[in-house]
Amino acid sequence: MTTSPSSNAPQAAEVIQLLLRSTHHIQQQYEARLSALSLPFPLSGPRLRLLLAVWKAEPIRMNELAGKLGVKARTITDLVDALERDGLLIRVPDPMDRRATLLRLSAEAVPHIENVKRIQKDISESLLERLAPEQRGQLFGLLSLLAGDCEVHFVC
Amino acid sequence: MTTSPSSNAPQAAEVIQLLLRSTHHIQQQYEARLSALSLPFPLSGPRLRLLLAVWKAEPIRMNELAGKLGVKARTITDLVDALERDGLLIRVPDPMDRRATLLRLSAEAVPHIENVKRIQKDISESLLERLAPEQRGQLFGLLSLLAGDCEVHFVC
DNA sequence: TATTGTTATACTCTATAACTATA
DNA sequence: TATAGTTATAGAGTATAACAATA
Repeated sequence: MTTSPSSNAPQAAEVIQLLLRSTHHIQQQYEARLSALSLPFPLSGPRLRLLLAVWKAEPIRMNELAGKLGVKARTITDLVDALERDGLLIRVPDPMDRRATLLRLSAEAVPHIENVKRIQKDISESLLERLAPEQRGQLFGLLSLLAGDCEVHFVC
Repeated sequence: MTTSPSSNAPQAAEVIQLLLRSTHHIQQQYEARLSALSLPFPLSGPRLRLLLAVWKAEPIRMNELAGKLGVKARTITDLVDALERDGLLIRVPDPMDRRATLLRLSAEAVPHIENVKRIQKDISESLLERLAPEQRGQLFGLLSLLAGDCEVHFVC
């Protein structure tokens, strides 16, 4: 009496592989649609992730930002260099600690970010079109459970 | 009367962001545990993905492999160069078409792959430990629905 | 002595364009 | 003329190690 893998408990490895595969596809869609926007600057996944993290926590130290994004400080330096060159971020000395540097969004960045947030919403809606509202709630619940308490530390 | 986001329909963007964040975490765990194995060769995500795709479809043309993995042919050349240098893959001329090259796993690769499959299973179990069997089934079902029919074309 | 961010360097993954050999 | 794979080149994202300025 075999049952379909979607209604009965599948192997753990199958679930994880399906999860990785789905996300791979979603990430590709995401990046493709963001690139298609013809913004005045390139907007890759890591660049957007950094911008949104600053947007949510501004002003924020480079060091703290590295922690939130789960990358090394060295990686932040290069990304911020590029984003500052594009006029999206500003480095400000931290008055509390002269070793540290704070990051802020530039004035021009703000409307772009708001635009991107709207587009994120559209993209997300179309990616989820196959799921009914109730199923979206279920998926959200299961993913929250899966992520446990790691979710507080990272941004995406 | 507000309800918790896990029991009621959340915003689409929230669901997608949680999905991307969870997967980011899972990928990091995955790669970290694979690196910790001290195998006689490095085993990054893309390298493993390629090896498993060959393992499932062997012998397979480089061209077709590129399609399955969703990358350009040029990318395959470099990855295969490195894996061949590490003694894991073998290039074989295609008898049907002298332009084409077939890929096979080397004899030494096979036990390593089997080892990796076992480890994948362990990692997956520990990543899913918070979900009951029934919930795993639900998650699998929702992700299948989400992925639609794209899942046939890609490997992970 | 420890920490913040940078310079210097390098590796992996990915891509486009031009080329070779075959079809 | 079109396709399979390679050489040549480039760019993004990541890392380690050594160093400067400051704590």
